[in-house]
Amino acid sequence: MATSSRQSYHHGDLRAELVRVAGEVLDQGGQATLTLREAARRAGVSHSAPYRHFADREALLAEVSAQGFAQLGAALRQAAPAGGVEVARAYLRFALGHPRRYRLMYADENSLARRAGLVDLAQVVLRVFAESIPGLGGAEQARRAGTAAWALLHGLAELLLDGFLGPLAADGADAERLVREVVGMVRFAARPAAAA
Amino acid sequence: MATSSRQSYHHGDLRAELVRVAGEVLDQGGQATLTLREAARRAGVSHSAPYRHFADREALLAEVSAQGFAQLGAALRQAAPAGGVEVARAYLRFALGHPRRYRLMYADENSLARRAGLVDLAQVVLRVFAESIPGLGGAEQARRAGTAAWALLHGLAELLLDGFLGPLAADGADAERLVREVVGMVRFAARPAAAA
DNA sequence: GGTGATATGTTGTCATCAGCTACATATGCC
DNA sequence: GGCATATGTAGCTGATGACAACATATCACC
Repeated sequence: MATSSRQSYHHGDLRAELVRVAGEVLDQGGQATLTLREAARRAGVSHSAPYRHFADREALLAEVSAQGFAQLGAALRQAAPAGGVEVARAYLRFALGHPRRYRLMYADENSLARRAGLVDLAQVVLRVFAESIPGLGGAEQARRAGTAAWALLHGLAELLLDGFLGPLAADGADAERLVREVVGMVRFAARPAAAA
Repeated sequence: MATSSRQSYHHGDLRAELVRVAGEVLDQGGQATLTLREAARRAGVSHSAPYRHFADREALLAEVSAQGFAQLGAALRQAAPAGGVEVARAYLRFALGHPRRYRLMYADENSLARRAGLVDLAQVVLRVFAESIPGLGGAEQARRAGTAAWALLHGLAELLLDGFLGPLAADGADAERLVREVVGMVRFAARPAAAA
């Protein structure tokens, strides 16, 4: 909030401030409302100042995405010691708790340059999942099962956020129950077979 | 192609033509490039003509989404007699074959009005999945397992399209193999338990 | 303490877009 | 033939992304 009471010509740390307010705008209005000019307004600087720190709008979105993946990864790692079920709950808690940020992270508007960093960050997610599924053979099996778990939870999160699983399920206890039921139907088996 | 050689003042079926060219634009350049003006240009009419048929840009996107779900539903129903594995393959073939359209269908920019119709159309997908998983108890179990299958495939499709599962996997035989391996690790069991 | 290079922020500008309003033209019904 | 309605057109407004020229602060160096 030092934004409007800024005394000096220079902001101090405009880059960080832009990322911060970008997160605010995103959470409030969605990706479409996150414009560089709006971020500049909220930061209390001119409409063109953000270009000193971000090449274009995509670059700012990329930074917000990256921070999102970092937060998600941290949340999962924190939940990991408590077991796979807790990791799954932490994943969905993040997705349902920060819906717009979560959508942005997986949005395909990702330019190639933007993706490079994101893919690396996302590997943390995969690794935590792979390590959370016990009783599998080798590392390759674990990686496959981790991928399946990641896909299942990501798909569930998106379907919930889209309202495809019922209007009430997008937030709250309904979602919690639904997720428990659905995830409870799934097993991971090392021996490949013709399941669907 | 009757667009430029149009003789009469009135277009004839501008609405259908707009939806058609919108699909073209979408497949070529992604959702961001799909503007009403661009659709109008391609249809050979003035930039404001589309407003006679669509309230705004969202309405056009909604129509394209709806057609996408209809196509997907039809593809799944066609594959259903061949069993669950074929349904899964058909699902992923659609997603990887029409990536931008697929992303649009699940994009959360969906306004509430837009969603209503989409949710109904998407129920077809869920139903086909639920019916494709044999050996489960009641209808409720089937619905849960169908939801899990839908989420798994949707998540896989998105992760593939995003390039999170490897740069080569987004299209072609690599994806096919990866999907077979990952899906092969998953079982559906009627008795709920602590899986993750 | 002075001086200049560099980073950072500002003002001004342009092209493009969504959406709106007033107007023109075609079509069908009487 | 004449009129009501559906449909297409031209022009406008406000907002945005992106860029260029300019202004100011900060810091290194002497």
